[in-house]
Amino acid sequence: MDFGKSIRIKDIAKLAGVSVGTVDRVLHNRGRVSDSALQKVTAVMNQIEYKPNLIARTLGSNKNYRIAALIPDPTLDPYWAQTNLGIIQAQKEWSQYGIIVETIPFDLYNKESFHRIAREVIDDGPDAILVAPIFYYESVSAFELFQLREIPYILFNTNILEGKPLGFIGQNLTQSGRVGAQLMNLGQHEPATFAILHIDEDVHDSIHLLEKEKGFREYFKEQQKSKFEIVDLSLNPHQITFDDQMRSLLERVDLKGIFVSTSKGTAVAASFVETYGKSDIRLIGYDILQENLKYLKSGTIDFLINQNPKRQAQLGISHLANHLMFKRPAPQMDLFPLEIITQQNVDSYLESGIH
Amino acid sequence: MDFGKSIRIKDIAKLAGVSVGTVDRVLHNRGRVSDSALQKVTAVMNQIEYKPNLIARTLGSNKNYRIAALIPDPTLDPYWAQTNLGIIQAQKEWSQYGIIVETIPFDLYNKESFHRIAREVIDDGPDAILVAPIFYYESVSAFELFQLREIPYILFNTNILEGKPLGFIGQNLTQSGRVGAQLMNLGQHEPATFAILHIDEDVHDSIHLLEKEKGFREYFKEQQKSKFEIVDLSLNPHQITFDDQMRSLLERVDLKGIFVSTSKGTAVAASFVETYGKSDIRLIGYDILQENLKYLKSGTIDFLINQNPKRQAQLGISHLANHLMFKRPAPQMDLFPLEIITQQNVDSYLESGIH
DNA sequence: TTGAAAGCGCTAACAT
DNA sequence: ATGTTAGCGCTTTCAA
Repeated sequence: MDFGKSIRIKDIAKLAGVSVGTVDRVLHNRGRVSDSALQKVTAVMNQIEYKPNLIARTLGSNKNYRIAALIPDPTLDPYWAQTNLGIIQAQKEWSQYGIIVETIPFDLYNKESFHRIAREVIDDGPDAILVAPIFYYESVSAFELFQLREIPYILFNTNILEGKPLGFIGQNLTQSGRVGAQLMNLGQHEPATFAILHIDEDVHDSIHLLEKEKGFREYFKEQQKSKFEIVDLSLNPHQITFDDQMRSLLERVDLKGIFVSTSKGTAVAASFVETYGKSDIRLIGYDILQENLKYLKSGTIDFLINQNPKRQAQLGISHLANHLMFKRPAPQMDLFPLEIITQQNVDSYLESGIH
Repeated sequence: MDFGKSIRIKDIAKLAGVSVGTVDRVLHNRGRVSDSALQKVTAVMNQIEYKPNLIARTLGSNKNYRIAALIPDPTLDPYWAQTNLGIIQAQKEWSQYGIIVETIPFDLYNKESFHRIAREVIDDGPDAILVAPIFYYESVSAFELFQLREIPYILFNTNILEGKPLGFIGQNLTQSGRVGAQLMNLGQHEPATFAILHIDEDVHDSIHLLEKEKGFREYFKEQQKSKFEIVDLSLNPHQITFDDQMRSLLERVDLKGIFVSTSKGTAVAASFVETYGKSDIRLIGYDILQENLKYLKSGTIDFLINQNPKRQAQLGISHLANHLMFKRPAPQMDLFPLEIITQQNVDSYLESGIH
């Protein structure tokens, strides 16, 4: 490649016949530059390939940025606890660059709480916001405020098309459902019934769940195996009838598999499958939570699709930090791989440090 | 956390009643410090928690490091081509920090070439080395030279316990075989025969292959399903009999699955399976190579286990760069997750930018 | 053995 | 509108 020392602002200044101050001004278009000066500098810039020394930039502009992370209370939910781990990790990673990350928890089951907390965050005036927009309407109205205050923000976990975030981090949920379906279908040669279970303690997630279901159905439709039947049970574990429904479902002799669309629901379903001793039923669910891990290791859960909440959060902070410090554009859409977790590869994930 | 500006060398100097130069000398024990000065500084150091500003350190010392990457010629093999992509990416990533990365290719099929190239690298005197130690004895002797010259090095892809590298990056191969076995076993209820295929055009890889095989066998042994039989065929595609052997293998009616231990072999096996129209045989292999991708999408290949050569290399450079610039210790063992790739999730991997 | 001071490349305040 | 200059925190050279 190109050896020889890399180009500095000073070099550009010399080549363009102006001062470093001027070059700096055009580089960051801070205005106050004459047309002629601008011409000269841009001319040089087009000739050469200038890559700013980010180390020097960081040191020189001795700034401190604050990033707020708006997420459901991590102490009340294992999924969001993982998310928070990612934020803490990012916090450590970026602290040496003078970036302070603060988690602002809201109540997962309470829209009002989100509304209130969002306003508090804005009043606190962070330099950027990472937000899990669980509640649709409340989120949209929060976005408006962010934009009014010109606070850049990134969405993760749930995508909402309203508003102008820097980007979104998450997964393709329809495709996620298709992955579930493929894993379900594998090696199933006899006529069979599969159940889709939305055990949505997390009411808010309904859009999520439906997209996964859509992908799941799509896949089977494409397979054109008419002998397959899908049973769709939307269950709420708080209903009195929940146990009965599960029992009658599990008693069906043709039931060959269950696809659960939520991470917490996965463990719930697994406990029923174990209780009724139907360990030959293929069970597919979401995420490497402590509870699920147990059933995965015992063989009750066959596959988990990993949504990687920890890294989603970590990357969200990372994108914002890069945006603030280095003016690097965040990717508009950062879709995570749909990781397939099994009894045999789960440890390799847990140990790999990516988690 | 701790707000309030962090402590600088200047602060320590003031507290200890010495100059920054002296503090710097004790910090890096460069000698030339009187006992009394040393006492004073260490006293202060024990009181406070000093965390050096790495950004400033990097800028101040203004060093340029060179890292050499010793890998098989990427133009001759798609797997190593991926590796090289990772090196190129790392190269870009770190060039702005004054780190120069250079790929030094050797001949994958020629031990002498490795021996020769390794010596050339040493004479060139890089500041650190990333090496894929394909050939056992040649590697061990190269390690000795690295250590003699005190050049830090990191191993990847293949682990060799001799020598004192900063660390190793790769996968748990036995476990990898177990993952293959589990995927093979899934939903196989009837008596069945599975074949393990070592299509080892890459002769050197034999230890690799055997470890994978070991894991694969282990898993089935644990399942205690006596009705399963494993056929182990070590095939060499250059033998005249290769076609015949494949044909007779594929003609077995009880053959339900093939596990291929190499990435290139995977595509070879897939082409045979397609040719003989045995698409109901479960085929499991390695890596998202262009060739394999085709068969994965068409459904001939059911699963790929991803060794992630690109990221292995990228991370290797990254660890070395961190070691050189920031004195950050590289992890002694960085085992990658055993990623399971299917027709339905492969795009999510390809698009995710991790690749 | 020490301290002072000149960088590293960039930013930003301050004169012109 | 432009150039000059003083930092940012640390390293490293050079006198003393």
